[in-house]
Amino acid sequence: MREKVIPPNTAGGPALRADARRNRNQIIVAAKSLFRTSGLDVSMEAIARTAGVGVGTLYRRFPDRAGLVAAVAAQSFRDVLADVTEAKEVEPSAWDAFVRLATQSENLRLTVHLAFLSLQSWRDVHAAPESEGVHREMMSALEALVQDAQEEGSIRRDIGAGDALYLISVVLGNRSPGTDTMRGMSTERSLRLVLDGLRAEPSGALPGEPVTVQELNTRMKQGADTLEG
Amino acid sequence: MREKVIPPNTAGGPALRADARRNRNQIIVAAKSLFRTSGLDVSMEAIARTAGVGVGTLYRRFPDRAGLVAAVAAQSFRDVLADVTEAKEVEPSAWDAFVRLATQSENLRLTVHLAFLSLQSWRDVHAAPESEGVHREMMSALEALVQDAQEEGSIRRDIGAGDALYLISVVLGNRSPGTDTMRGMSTERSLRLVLDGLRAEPSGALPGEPVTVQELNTRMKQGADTLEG
Amino acid sequence: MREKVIPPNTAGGPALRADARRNRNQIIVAAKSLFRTSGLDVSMEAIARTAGVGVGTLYRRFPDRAGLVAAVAAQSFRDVLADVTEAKEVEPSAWDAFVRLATQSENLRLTVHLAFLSLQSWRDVHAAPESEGVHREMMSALEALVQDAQEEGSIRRDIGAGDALYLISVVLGNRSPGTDTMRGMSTERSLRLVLDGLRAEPSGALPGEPVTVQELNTRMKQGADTLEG
Amino acid sequence: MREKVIPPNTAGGPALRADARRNRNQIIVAAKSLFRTSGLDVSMEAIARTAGVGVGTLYRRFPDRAGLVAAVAAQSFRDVLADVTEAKEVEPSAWDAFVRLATQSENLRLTVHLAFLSLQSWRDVHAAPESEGVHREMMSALEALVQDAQEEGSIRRDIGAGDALYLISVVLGNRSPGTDTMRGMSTERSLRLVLDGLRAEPSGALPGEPVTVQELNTRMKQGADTLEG
DNA sequence: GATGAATGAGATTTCATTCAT
DNA sequence: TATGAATGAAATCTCATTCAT
Repeated sequence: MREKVIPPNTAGGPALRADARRNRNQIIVAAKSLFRTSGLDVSMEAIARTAGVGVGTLYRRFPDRAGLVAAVAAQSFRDVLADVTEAKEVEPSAWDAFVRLATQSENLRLTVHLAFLSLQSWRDVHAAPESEGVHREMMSALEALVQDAQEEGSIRRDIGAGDALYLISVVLGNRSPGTDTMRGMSTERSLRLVLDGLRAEPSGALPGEPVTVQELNTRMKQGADTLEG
Repeated sequence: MREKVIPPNTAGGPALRADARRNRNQIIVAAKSLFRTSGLDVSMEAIARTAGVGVGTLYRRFPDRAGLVAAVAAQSFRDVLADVTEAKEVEPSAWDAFVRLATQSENLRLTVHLAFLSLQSWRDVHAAPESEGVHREMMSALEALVQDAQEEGSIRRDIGAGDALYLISVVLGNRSPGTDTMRGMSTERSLRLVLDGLRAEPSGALPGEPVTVQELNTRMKQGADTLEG
Repeated sequence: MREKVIPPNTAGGPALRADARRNRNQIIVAAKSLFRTSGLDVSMEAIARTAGVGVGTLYRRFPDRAGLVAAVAAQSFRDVLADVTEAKEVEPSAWDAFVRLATQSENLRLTVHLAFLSLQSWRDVHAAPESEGVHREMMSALEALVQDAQEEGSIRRDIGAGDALYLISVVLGNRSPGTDTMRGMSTERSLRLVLDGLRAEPSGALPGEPVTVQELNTRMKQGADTLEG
Repeated sequence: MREKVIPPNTAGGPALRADARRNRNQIIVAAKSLFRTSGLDVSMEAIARTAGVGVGTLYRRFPDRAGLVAAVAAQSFRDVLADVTEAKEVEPSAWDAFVRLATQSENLRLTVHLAFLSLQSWRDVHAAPESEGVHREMMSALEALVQDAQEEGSIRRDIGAGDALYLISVVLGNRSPGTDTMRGMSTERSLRLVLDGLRAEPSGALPGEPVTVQELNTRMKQGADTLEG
């Protein structure tokens, strides 16, 4: 799915010089990448290093950590918005679009962390007007998508969009030990189970094999072994 | 459900003096409480302060942070085991016992963090023989419960206990902003939806009212406001 | 050589109860042993544990760490005094007695640390009247021994007892990496070389084989490997 | 003798900025100075304070205490190497060069601590490639010097360079109470005695006056008084 | 404007010493 | 009296943020 970084000149400051804009984008890309792979608590140094700039530059572009998080979030929300649009264009039904989004949008995975799963980042997002606005937009789009699916009869009517999004979030957002290993397995299976729970009519077979507790433990161990030695 | 701290004389060291045991318990209780409310990365100072002891005391009782986490986990696992037993005694079917456990065991909420949702704590748990053992016991009991439910025909047969536990875990384990506020609402509704997804036969009505996105936001805000100021 | 712990009732306090005296002695023995094997900075806990008593008991017997060090030193000085007496009785000349003392008195090895090689312990010794006195005694005995050797013509006359003792001390006191391994080798060879330097007439052959730099490094490594891992 | 801090660009990292290099040097100088006066276990805080920087700066320049020790050691070894070279240039014989080194190189005094008299620092030195290399170089140079002296007939042939260096080390390395005060006296006299012991042919008169035990005590007291108050 | 050096508060852990049982 | 539990200051190290080059 798309991963463009759009110049955020909505905020109205003076246009950035070309190199400054390039740096800004590199930082956001680096932060997104690290947030995804290592969680939200990577150090500012690490982000700057990954972006190929100095910390000073990072702080020149973003007032503080909260500001950076907000900017990354705003970007992430925009990406999700684009993914929603794309999904609706590409898929035949609202349900299919919803499923596509839930199962295939990497952007959504990061977004749920930034918007739902961390108190700190939620605060950061809502302290910055820029991310606040696009957050609202994204939520509306998601809500509309759910409601469309309800109207076409594919999502049960006794739930709200909030229920659906919340549920999808916690499943997507989980970064438990072994998540990386499990991605193609447990998370996908879980998602399917959850989507089944959301459906008006139960679906058919699940992907993959049943996961035993033994299996679960093995994956944990693998995850933990990659922690640092 | 039960929340006793049992004198841990299983380990075989000499019996602790009365005051020491009291402190040890206070520390575990404090740690459990802070782990629940603020996550696993509260400072040792904060735990000691909450327990009403000095850091030195904390370190006398537990060799290091890992040791404390392991001890809290062992306790937590024992509590879950007790809850499983109780649920099986009290409820008429394995399914009902499973539901009771998932929806009403506060112990299970903390446990999933310690056993599933943090690489670090998973390591800590498995580095300490005491917690390792009880972890295995607990997992077996949970697996048996799921399998019983499958045999009585209430949980779909195409999933493993690992799938079920994983899914319950991520829903329970979620500590998103406002989780505390939402406890009686979103999490419970989500759990119901998830349980529905696990069922062989879809159940009936959900508890509570549909949750809108608007509602979700409001709750987030409330949650964030309790963060620290 | 002798290693008795004599009841120190010279200080004049009320006689200790039998068990108290036993404890006191055990503590001193334990401290001496640990000081020898692990250096002067072992923890009070470790000393108490080795002595088989609680820290409380240790502090009841000795006002603080300085007090303990002073007591151990006093004991150690007394032991050296006894060794001097014995050496003079047993050996045919003052020189032989001096050599015997330097090469065979374990007590002297510890003593030089307490009396010469640690600022802190020197202070501790001289802050306590008890150890001060016996320190003076010991020094006199050593000085007399050196002077006797000078008078019998075996130690050069252009040095003072201070020179001789100082030199022996630094060689004996050295606890460099690999010292334990080297004890029978380097330290003994060094002592012989030093004794040669002190003699009026050079002596004959050295014990052992010449030590190369390569050899030195190997021993260091062995020493370091026993440090903790 | 020389005491320059050479820009360590041998390691190959990007050249440090002027201020950073200045700070790096100040830190090394401060550490050397404190190591000399207070031993190897001064706190990082104290070193930073003495260098006039914050702890953070110290840790930015050196990964940890071991890294700092290794860097100081490398510097110290280089200084000794320079002193060896200088001594060989200036003095007419290998023996004279050896004596000059032993008696006049302040660098050698610190070096023996770092290379011989502390297990911990020995480890630190050998864990860092930079210090490891120069350590080897220095040892070779010292060994060669001793062997040259043996070949010219001034050092007895029944000892190895290891014996000679070890012996010199313990005498030089001694930081007993009053060492600073005694420098020009006891240590120098001791060194002469030791050097005499190493010689093929005994030398003539010793410098200074014989040191009595009384004198020794006085100096100890002076040393201890400078400990901290 | 970009860089990365410097800062210092805070986290974990140890240990001499005091105090309750 | 003996015990060992409790204390808290100090040491090492990390990281968000500021500032000199």
